[in-house]
Amino acid sequence: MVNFKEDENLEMLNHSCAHLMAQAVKHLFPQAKFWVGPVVAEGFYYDIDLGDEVIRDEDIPKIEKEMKKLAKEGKKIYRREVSKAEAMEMFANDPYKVDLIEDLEDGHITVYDQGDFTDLCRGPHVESTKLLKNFKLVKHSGAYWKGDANNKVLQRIYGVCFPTAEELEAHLQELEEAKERDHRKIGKDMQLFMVDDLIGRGLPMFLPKGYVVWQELENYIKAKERKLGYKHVMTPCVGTVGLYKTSGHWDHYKENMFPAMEVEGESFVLRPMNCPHHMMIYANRMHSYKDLPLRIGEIAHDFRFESSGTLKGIERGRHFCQNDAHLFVTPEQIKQEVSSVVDLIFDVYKDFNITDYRCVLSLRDPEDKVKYHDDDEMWNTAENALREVLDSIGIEYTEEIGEAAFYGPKLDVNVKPAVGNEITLSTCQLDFCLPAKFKLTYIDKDGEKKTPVVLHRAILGSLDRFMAYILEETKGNLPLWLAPVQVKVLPVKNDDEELNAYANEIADALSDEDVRVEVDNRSEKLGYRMREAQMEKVPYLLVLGKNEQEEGTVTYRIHGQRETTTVTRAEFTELVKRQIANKEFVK
RNA sequence: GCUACUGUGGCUUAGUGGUAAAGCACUUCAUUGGUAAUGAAGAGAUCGGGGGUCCGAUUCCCCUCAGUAGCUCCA
Repeated sequence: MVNFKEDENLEMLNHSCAHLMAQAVKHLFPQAKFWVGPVVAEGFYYDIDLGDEVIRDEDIPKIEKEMKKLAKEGKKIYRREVSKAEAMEMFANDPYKVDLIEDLEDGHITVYDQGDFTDLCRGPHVESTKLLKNFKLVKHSGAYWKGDANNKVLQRIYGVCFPTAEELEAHLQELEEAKERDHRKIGKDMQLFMVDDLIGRGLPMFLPKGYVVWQELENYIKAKERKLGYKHVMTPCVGTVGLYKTSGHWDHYKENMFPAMEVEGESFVLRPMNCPHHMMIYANRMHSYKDLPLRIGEIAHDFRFESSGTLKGIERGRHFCQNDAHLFVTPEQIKQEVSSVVDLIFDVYKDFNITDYRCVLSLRDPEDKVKYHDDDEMWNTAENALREVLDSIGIEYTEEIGEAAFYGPKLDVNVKPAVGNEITLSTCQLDFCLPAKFKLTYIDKDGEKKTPVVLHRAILGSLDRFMAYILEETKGNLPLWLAPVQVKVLPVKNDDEELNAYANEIADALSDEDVRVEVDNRSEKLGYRMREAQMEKVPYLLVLGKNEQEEGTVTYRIHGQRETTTVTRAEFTELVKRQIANKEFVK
């Protein structure tokens, strides 16, 4: 997928196209006032105040038409430098531009003219609107001014622009294909999960085939963790409000929690995170420095009250299962343990062939006293410690302010799903805060009580979200070890008793080796059953007829391929077992 | 939550101011087929829910629920 911000020419073209769109909108809606029109990774947008009017679907073609007309006229685009005072005068009756100009430095202000339209802009732009022919307005929506829900909703229109019609066409094609890769569509088609109004929004349910994938992920990551010395626990997904008051969630995270329930005079909440439970497990007994690091892991059910507008299949639900763990460490062990977590993340990504990700060091916003635990010294210590470790391991990352957890900074590994915004897959958080709140201690070598440091980490993030991502990356063609049905056996004829017996024998033998196998001997033609198996994305299709039965062989066909291969039963079993064990993508 | 759009049998969709159409799936019968759809018959929806306008609404209006896209990548 093209990133419009990574190509200078494309960026200039799209930025210019944003102006062209603004000009067209101004012609059709003379009352329009403009906020900002930047180039973003997916193209460009412009935020516009239309007073009481809103952009409707049917307005989009009209705006496009006006843009086409303007582009055809081919007005030259001129750059002008103006003083701050001049700029203020020019845009005096445009409060949005005034808001922008106020923050600009005198002597560095430029405006661009094209025909009857002038906009405040740093540029650069293409020399003429004539070059802006191959564009498309792709979507529109409301967007709060400055992203604050208390502000007015502006009308945002998104578009893309390319040098040639062919490139535009190819891009639009790609957008269409991305919709086909959407895990919600794949999940429905493959019968992996479902949602139902009566169950509740944001509460997906895994169907038998989807749960197979889910369980494989669970077994996979638990095995990895066991090897690294993690101990797994099981804790309830409800806790008292008092627990969350102690942890600070009640003060800093209440907005994202389901409201409390009163039972016999006590208040309980569905838990949004598992840290408090794991803290209490640590506090269950005295610890020596010799116990550390102590790694407590859990595939834990959590509930978060996500805004209805942000729900998205199994990628973001109100219930999900975190691949969570809390590592209780001494300060000296921080580096070693963070490094080990980072290694695990990339080890796992290698198994799933995940290569397109971005690391972010998420820091607090020191101005935001509501969202974050208020202790400057603690934050400085934690942020510097995490930054130092990341630098010493040598991973590349960008820093983002205001993205930290309320209790500490974190390393997030983000990926881009088929549709929509970047999501966080893995996370490793450094916490000096909660251990103190829970008064956790260990006895150090010198006999003194000390407070451990906690690393919160999730490798697969939530199993649900991870599954969503893998489905989109593979378009539902899961690697053999994850496929809900790994082998489908198709006897050529279904009323031949001997042949059926042979098919069942082979299926049973594979099943004994823990291969997930199904026999399809319905009274349908082979072509029909073959087609269905292909659409189900079953990796191996075994066709058995007289020839195979007499020779004790099987003929297989790999999903999505035409050619067939005949091998002995033993050879096939070995092949499948090897590919499952090695987590191979069948090709 | 906010803005816009959408909501028709299990799924994908057509359609209309006079109570609804098709394909797939499902059931039954026939067909026993060598690698992406065998044929026929049958059953299945009060058109998301509630209210209103109208002689009459799935179709128009209002409310509500749900789904989809987007909601700080500064001129």
